[in-house]
Amino acid sequence: MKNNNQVSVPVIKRLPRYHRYLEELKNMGVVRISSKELSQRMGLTASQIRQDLNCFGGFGQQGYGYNIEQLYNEIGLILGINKKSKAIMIGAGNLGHAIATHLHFENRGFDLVGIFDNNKNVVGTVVGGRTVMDSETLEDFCQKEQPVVAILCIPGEYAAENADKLVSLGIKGFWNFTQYDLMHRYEGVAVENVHLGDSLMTLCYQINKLSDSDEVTE
Amino acid sequence: MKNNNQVSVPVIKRLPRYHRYLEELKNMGVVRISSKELSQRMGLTASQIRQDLNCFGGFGQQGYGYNIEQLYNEIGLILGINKKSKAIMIGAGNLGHAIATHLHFENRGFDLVGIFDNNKNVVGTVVGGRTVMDSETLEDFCQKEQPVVAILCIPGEYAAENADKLVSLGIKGFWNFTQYDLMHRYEGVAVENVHLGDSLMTLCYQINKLSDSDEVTE
DNA sequence: TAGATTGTTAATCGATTAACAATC
DNA sequence: TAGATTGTTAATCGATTAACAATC
Repeated sequence: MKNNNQVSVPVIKRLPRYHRYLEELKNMGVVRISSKELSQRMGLTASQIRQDLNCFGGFGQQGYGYNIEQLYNEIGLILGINKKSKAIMIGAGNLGHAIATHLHFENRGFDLVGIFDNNKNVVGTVVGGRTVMDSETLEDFCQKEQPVVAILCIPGEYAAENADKLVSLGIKGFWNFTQYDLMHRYEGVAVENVHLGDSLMTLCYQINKLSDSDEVTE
Repeated sequence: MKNNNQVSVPVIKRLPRYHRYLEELKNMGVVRISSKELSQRMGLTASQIRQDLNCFGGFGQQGYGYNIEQLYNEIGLILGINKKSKAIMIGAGNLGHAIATHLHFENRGFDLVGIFDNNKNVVGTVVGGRTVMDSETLEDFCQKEQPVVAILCIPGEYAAENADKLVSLGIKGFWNFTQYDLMHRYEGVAVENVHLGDSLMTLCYQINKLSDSDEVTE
């Protein structure tokens, strides 16, 4: 790897998508691909793909293109999905339940080692093969297991207090499903927000813009 | 509204966030705010806020700032959340279940009018107050109800065929939770992807970058 | 070797930030 | 009126695209 020092956010956000496309191609048995062909499949420019990849190193070969399996593995290494950081989930409601059962954490660099809830009716139930623990045991658990990431699936109004506590317990990153914004709150703590409500409103805008332009053209 | 003709995507993506912050301020009873103060709360520049808002009109007043309730309502209008487009959900598994019960569609411009699944064990069960219908009845339902948006909560391998069918039934937008990319597939169809796997991998990268830089500084 | 395609530098495009006159 | 803050134009910054020499 050349230099992952200051790679821009747009580049990083495209890496998982490259990874997905390469996995599909790999599974189809395709061995090599040029930046041009990949760009056509993905709806990007070939130039952008080459620029992106060359932030990390020269993985291609002139006249040949890229070896799919090699590039797939390299991007996995760049993302660090082989490391398996320990993650805990806070909140085992509908959303937490879905995420715990639906996502393949182990393919994406994480190991979900604990699920916590403060609702005594939920504590003890099994979610995605893991028994939900009482939030009161969180501190002891963190001291023992040292999880790195917390997945917040709690109502927005409890996000800040929970996050503060988790940072004090050593958490270095949040996958934040609450509508509360956590970024800019801590130094040296990674925050990945999933604001589903924002996403839905963006779709709302797009839909209404579509029907507006219909009216104009009709 | 001045001109929503060609507002850039980054601006649109920030609108729901403005809306959230303004809602919070409104609920706190704050009446007015300057772009400077809002920028500090949100971690943006005042300049950006004024630029963003002036894509749609001059909602502020020199020397005073912005009236919070008015601006909140204006942004709601720009997003079109008062329109209540009909939405259907395809797939009532864990994720669909969580989204149907967890999200306030009615506050975000949508009315979830039907949930469909092809698993006979799920059909007939009640999810978020709505009875899950058999996918076989989807076509009749669409002809009668004319939903505009489909929420895809199905495995990625069925995304393309389902989406094609839904477009033929009049669907004009997708909220796509599958890992399959739907953009660039149709003309005049809005697609909002929620790639949770990509998001998790991005977090993975950030976490590993943090620990890398620890090693360097230590 | 000839053709293909990369890696990389240069040019362009677009988004963000800064500055300031207008004005409440 | 004086102070504050907008709306808007200009300057800067960063990301994307284009071009092409290097080379497999």
